[in-house]
Amino acid sequence: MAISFTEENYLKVIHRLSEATQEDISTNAVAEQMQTKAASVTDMLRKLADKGWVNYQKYQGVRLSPTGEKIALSIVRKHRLWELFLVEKMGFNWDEVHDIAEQLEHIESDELVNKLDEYLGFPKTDPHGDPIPNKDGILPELAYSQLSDIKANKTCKLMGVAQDSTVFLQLLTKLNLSLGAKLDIHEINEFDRSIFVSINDASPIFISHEVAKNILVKS
Amino acid sequence: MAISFTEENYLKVIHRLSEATQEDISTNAVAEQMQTKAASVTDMLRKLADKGWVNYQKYQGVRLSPTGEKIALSIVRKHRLWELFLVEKMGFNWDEVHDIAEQLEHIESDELVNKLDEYLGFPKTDPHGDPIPNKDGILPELAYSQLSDIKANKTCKLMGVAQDSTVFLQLLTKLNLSLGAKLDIHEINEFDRSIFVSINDASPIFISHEVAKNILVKS
DNA sequence: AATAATTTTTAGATTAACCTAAAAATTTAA
DNA sequence: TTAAATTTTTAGGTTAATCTAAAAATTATT
Repeated sequence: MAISFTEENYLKVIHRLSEATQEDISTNAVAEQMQTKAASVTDMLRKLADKGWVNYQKYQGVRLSPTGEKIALSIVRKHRLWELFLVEKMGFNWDEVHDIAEQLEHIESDELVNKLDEYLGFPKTDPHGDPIPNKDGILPELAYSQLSDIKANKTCKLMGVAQDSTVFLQLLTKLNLSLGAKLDIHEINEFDRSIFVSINDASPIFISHEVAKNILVKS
Repeated sequence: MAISFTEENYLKVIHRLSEATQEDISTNAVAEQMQTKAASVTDMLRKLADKGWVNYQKYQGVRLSPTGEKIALSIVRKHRLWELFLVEKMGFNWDEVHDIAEQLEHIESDELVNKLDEYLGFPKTDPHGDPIPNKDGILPELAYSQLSDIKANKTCKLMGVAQDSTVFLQLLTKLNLSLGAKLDIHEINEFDRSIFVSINDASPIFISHEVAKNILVKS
């Protein structure tokens, strides 16, 4: 069945929100992510349900159906492969590729996606450390922790980010934080949960809880 | 000013039609290329004229304005660079890339286009021998002839095609005709203007005038 | 448990891109 | 140079995706 860019974006957003919770996703949550109004979301959810891509009962929130999940994963796969292409082959920085990949993820050609995958050497993760679903939509398990969950006096390594917005990535770049960086946690402040941490053995600095939540690390 | 995919496609089609003639382009000609109805074209031409991208007076046909020409050339540039990328880097055949490039040509990022250009080594022509406009929208002059204009007993080399539809390119492939092929013209039949020609010194075969018109050669 | 606050849906419009059918303009031909 | 044929435009509708404002349902609070 034919799918529009807009429908693809809705499925992608519902997928993203579903990763963070087992609960049904609320109309308002989708509206916020889609930067649109709740009324518009209601219309679209009914349409997506008609097409069999989501399970939706009014006032009860929404979940992806198995078909919807498959579509969402194929978009995520394309997004992440293109991001890696842009960084590895085109020479972009990791904080410059999100918007371009948002466009490229809608290009429709299974053959192209698979050739791109091969060209990049069947990578497991994108430039932000996020796992790339394979041809069959299976996500490699990476199982990283959030920096905000690590205890004081531990050492860990930056493996990815939970968010790839330009502002966030540029902040990390300013802090000299990139994939693979070594992090020594000196102290966690009870007051605001900020973390006093040294990056690659430099003199320690403060990182807010907000930022730490979006940094994925391996112990 | 923001531009939609549809508007881009109209400008591209008007550009293509304008290459073949000095005359203004008729509503019907645009409709045929866009696979739509004349009434829809009239609506769109008025809109494009409002935006300053075409010069259009009703019943008088349409021409691109300088701004419209610039936009059209940037789309052509993207289309041809992506086609070359698909063939050179992704391993597609020249008859498989048109539809994917039709999608990729709408990706909006000057930086990406210029990096792609560089990655491909600032190529002058795409996989069909068509010239690629440079960053400033200037088309390298190639000045090839149509095979249908070559006289009998001459030898020439296939430098490009005037059309990149899948059916046409697959026909050429069947005839063992690809970029660089050597063509010896034995005879031109007065009756149907078909050409008796040998390809890369193989035994000569017949090529219709229709096909010969779409083959570009250098003497 | 009743009321208040919030969330979600419905109702009714809007815009872009298209359509069909009919009218108007232009071109061709008698 | 009129009439016929063709092309183009106008008029009025449709669909997808959005909006605002108001109604309905759900959730939270006293």
